[in-house]
Amino acid sequence: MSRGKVDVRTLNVVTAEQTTRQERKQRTRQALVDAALRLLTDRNLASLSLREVTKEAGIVPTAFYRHFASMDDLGIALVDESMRTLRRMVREARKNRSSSEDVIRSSVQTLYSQVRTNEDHFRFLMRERYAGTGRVRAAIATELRLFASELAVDLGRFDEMRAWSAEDLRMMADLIVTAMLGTVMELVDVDTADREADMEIIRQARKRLRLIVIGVAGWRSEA
Amino acid sequence: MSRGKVDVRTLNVVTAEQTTRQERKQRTRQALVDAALRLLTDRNLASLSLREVTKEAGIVPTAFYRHFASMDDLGIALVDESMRTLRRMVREARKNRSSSEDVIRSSVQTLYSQVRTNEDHFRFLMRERYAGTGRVRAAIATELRLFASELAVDLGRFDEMRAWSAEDLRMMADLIVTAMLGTVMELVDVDTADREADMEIIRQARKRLRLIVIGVAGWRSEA
DNA sequence: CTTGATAGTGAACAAGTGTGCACTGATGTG
DNA sequence: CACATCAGTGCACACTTGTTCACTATCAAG
Repeated sequence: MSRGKVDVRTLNVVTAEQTTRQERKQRTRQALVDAALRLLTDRNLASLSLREVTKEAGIVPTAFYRHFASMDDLGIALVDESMRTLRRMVREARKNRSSSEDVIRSSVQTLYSQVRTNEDHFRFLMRERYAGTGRVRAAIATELRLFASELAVDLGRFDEMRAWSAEDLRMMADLIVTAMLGTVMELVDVDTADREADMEIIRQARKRLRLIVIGVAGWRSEA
Repeated sequence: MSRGKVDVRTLNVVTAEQTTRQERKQRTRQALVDAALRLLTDRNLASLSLREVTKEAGIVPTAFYRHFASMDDLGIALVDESMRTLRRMVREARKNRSSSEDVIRSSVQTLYSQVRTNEDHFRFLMRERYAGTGRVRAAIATELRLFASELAVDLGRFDEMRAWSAEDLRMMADLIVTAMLGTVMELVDVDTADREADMEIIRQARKRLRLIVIGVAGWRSEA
């Protein structure tokens, strides 16, 4: 699960054979990202110091600047990486959906397993979405908006919603994203070992989604 | 609007006549709280230093300990104060509701005006709800859970929902709280001067609430 | 009027911070 | 093979941080 601190220096020495310079640079860059993510488990990006990150990654503080201009830049990189796993999750959900007829059930299931295997990424996004400063917060906001747009397009492909207006699709997408992010936060908050609590959260998540579907349908037939 | 830095020392000297010792202690304690809130406009509690707060409040760093044992304690105090204005808002909403028949419209309106007049408190709650560390985060979570319970009781008093189960009421309350907090975050994010954007957010908030009402009603008639 | 309590002061401390600079040694290139 | 590139080093600097301690000046109570 890639937990645990691994010094890049030793790592780069051991696997030194047949690795280009670019590859190794990329590797320690990744080591910085991973180190940060590890330290951010129960802290804030703002309260994370450059020196801590480099120490955890196993390089000297000044070497940080070979990869990022500032901690803010590291933050942006973290947003990128985290959003990538979010997108991977959606692809996964699309795949699983086709093999099941209960879209809600299968989607929540993929959400659950993806969150549990990439807790760091999801936790980071949720935390910094509101707590983040300046560029990081802005980046997350932009990405999530984009993400909701994509979901809206996805929704429009369902037979039941083919005739919906763009605005209605968008509202539904926003509601779903918000609801899902809420679920993510609950999952990330809870102790990983407690399967019982997990199942309750999943149950609630399904309920919320069904409620949104019913609500939007009713809303439209009303108008 | 109580913006702006006011040195407590000068304040206490000027109004020194006829003030008990306790009163003055309370006053500088409040000065610390206010100073923190001011500094937290675009930052994190975790990234806020004791020295900054005392400087902004106009006292010497070590005097901080006469009022709080740690920055964490200050955080708890901030949660208390912020939750108090949240509750004040609900009372206000209850009052306005009785004079209007459109509950949703009047509630959103009170939410809006309360958020705009107490931005600091709401912003703090939203930020630290997820970003907060340890006790502060826990305190907010507890308070919000309690808050949702109260709302559930409130909802049960409506004629249409008198027969609902506690669980259904609770789910609806949770949904409303989540939706409202989302709206709060959007309001706090946006530039205060932009009335146009404000109105759009309010419109969306009403829409979301109506959708929840429709959804829950449909959900229940389905079961 | 005296005296004990205490809110606020100011100097000091060790520890941690971001960043500048000259360096080294392996790597890719002409 | 010689040489330039550059990821990573190590020392240095000036600052900021939380907390200690002995202190002062004022208020409340005897």
